[in-house]
Amino acid sequence: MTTNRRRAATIPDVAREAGVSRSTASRALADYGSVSPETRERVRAAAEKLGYRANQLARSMITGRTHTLGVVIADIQNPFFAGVTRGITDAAHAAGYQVLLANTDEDLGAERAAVKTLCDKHVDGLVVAPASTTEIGHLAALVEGVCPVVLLDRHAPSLATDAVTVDNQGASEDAVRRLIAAGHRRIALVTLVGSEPHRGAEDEADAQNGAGADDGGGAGNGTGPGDGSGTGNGTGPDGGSGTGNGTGPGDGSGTGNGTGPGTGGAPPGPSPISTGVERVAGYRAALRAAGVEDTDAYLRVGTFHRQDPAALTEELLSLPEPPTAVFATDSMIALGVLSAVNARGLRVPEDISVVAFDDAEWTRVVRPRLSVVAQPVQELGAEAVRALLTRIETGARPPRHITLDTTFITRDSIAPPR
Amino acid sequence: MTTNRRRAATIPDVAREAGVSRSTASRALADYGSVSPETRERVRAAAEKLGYRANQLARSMITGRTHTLGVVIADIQNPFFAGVTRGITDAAHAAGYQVLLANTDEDLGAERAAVKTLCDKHVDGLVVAPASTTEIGHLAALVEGVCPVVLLDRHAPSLATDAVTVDNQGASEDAVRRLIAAGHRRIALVTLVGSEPHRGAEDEADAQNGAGADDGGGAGNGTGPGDGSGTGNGTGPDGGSGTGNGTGPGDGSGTGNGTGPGTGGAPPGPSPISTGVERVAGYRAALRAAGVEDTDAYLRVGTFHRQDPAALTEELLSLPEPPTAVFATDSMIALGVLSAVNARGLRVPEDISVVAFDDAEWTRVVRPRLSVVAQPVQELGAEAVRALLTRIETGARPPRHITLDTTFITRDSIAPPR
DNA sequence: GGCGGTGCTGGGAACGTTCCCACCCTTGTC
DNA sequence: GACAAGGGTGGGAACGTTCCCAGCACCGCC
Repeated sequence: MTTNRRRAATIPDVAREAGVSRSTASRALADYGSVSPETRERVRAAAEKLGYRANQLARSMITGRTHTLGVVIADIQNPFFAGVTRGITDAAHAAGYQVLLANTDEDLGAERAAVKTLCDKHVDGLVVAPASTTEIGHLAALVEGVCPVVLLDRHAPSLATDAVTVDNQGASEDAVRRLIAAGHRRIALVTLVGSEPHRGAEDEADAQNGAGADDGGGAGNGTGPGDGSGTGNGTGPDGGSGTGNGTGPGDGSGTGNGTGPGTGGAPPGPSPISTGVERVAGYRAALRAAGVEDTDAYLRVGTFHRQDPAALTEELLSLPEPPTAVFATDSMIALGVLSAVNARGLRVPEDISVVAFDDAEWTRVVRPRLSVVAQPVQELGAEAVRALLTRIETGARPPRHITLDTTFITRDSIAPPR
Repeated sequence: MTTNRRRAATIPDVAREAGVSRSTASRALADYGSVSPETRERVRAAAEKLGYRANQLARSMITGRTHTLGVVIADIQNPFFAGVTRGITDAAHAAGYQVLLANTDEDLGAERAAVKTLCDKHVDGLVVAPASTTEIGHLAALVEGVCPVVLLDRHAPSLATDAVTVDNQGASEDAVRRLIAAGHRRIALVTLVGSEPHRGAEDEADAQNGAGADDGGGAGNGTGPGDGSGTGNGTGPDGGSGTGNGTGPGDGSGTGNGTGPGTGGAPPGPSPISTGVERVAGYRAALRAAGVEDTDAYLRVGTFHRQDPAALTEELLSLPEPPTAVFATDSMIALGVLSAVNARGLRVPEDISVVAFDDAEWTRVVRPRLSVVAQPVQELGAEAVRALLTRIETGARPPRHITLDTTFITRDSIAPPR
């Protein structure tokens, strides 16, 4: 009766109903310019009567603002990213923004595609957890004034934009130091890096050439499913530059032991994630400070969706001198670690101590309760949105790196080694 | 050099560069109509040279398609919804659609607002896990041809649209039957419902009137933090219709014991979620079949973000005759149940058996490993998108209700009662 | 009484794309 | 050779909004 079902009411409809021009109707509804109180009321009534709802597409065409943010993360099923995303959406909605979501699974090609698509949709800004610290051409292009970008959880120093992270190196070093304080020396670290970067800058076609590219320069010392079988043992197409203990994310601090990507001239291989790099750096620093010489003997770097943390752990546990403690760099890895530990029939913390990044809900419920490095997940997301919105509103600005505090939560999973 | 930094290249730019008209350029790029091969190539080259990217906003204005889907769920931090969302985004991206995300925390007002905003943004379709089975006016309005809606995880029979769910009642009945088979009779169920529905159809202003509206008609028998203190004991403004054992979601099957919303004439109180209603129904059916008379003695229905499942469980455990088994209706509730059980120093399954909905990753790692009702989370999301896309493309159609299978995964958390 | 400011209003243009239609030229056919 | 058919092309309109500017009435002031 009141509304014509077929077509949604538009400004001209409202204007006609109220007996004014489009311009006046628009002013009355969007509340700008000057409109007499009576007219405004008349227009509002007409809009109400017709059930008028502004077409945001058309509005965006003119204003250049979509009030939409893009979020590019690895995997929403990882509780860390779920929490971060929750923080993002809450902060965004509070500010009148909507959120477009994309998962990359730490794959650079997927990340590039997602960023492109979101930009085509004209998001006002982008929150990205970049899969690589070095391969950021697709982001650099945006930062040049096209679309504001804020980095989340990970940092890319060469990118002149805001980043919101925690002090990964410090937190990692602190956690490992606690294990050392408990008497541990053989401390393992299990972490993951993204999949191989695509060779060409934009090219996405030639990424399929053989599975041999595996992890030659990555975690070199026998991360294959069967140990000693020789697979994955530094025979990749990069010439086997990975020596016996070559590790994925090199920290560039000159220990002389890590020969993986991150130090050299961008060799093919897994792309380094800043978070991983820093956590490894903190791990090494703590070990070195404790006088441990070979800081990489128990370092295991898997490839996202290619190598199972459980398998990595299993391999660690079957070493002649297995680690007495394991540090997992996120809660999903911790799950894998625990499952391998359980499968062996080992008990935590009597037989082996376990520490993890991220205070996932379940860590409080498992027996023993897991000691963890808690990150302020929601705040991380909220802070990223805050940074993004001020950048959207104020335009260019010197890049800021915001660092939030972590908290070590002591529970029951650390004990002295046997 | 090649691209002018200031303004992004548009079709007229490309047309000029290629020496053709806008129409021809548009045809060549969007690949419709007829364009000679040479012209097409010339236009493509020009577009490439200028770095042309189509403005999807403008395109959407004309075509009426945004290639964007809206997703309205309770909480992305709930692993169930995270998995569902992952399934949704994967299926959507594969079909060339993006996904706008909104959380409601089971709050009807938030749901209405989210649906409105997403529609204003002209999403092509909406996947909604409705916070209420009955309060669906905001959805009914859309189904009338404005914007296709697919219900996810929950069902609203009065809404003529597609729904993708599992057989909640059957799965629940099956799970409880397994507990009964193990010898249990005093089986508790802990679940949550959404917050109060807002009284008026569209009104959102008067929802703040006092905290006394609590759960008078809901889970009536002493769900307050301290038991026996009398709070929450059926004294709400609805006249205390909740008798001693009044329970939230009534199943309408006439046991005569549940007096909560869902049976009567839409009284004020927590809004029933179909999932909860059905799981309660299955629970009751299994108990009844086993000859248990008072099927609601151990039924506890909390309110989302208002009552902690742990507190509910704690209260159950302090009953004179505590339950010997607990059934949690999702993994987050299970977390609360386990934490209460642990706090009491009870051992699973020796002292108490525990079963839960949702095969969260951690359920395989806790000791003992949790027996669960596994839902095909990603498939649920993917199926919803599939249904939505066919509805978008083929238009009106008789509503379909797709039911996916659950799997009961037997692990170690069920044992005979003491 | 003329003039400049001010409050309110309306018309035209713009955003960047696709759609519709008319036009031209070529080709084939009777 | 006239005509129809059809591929290829270009111009105008449309989508629904906001922005810019001009115009009008009114008022106060010199």
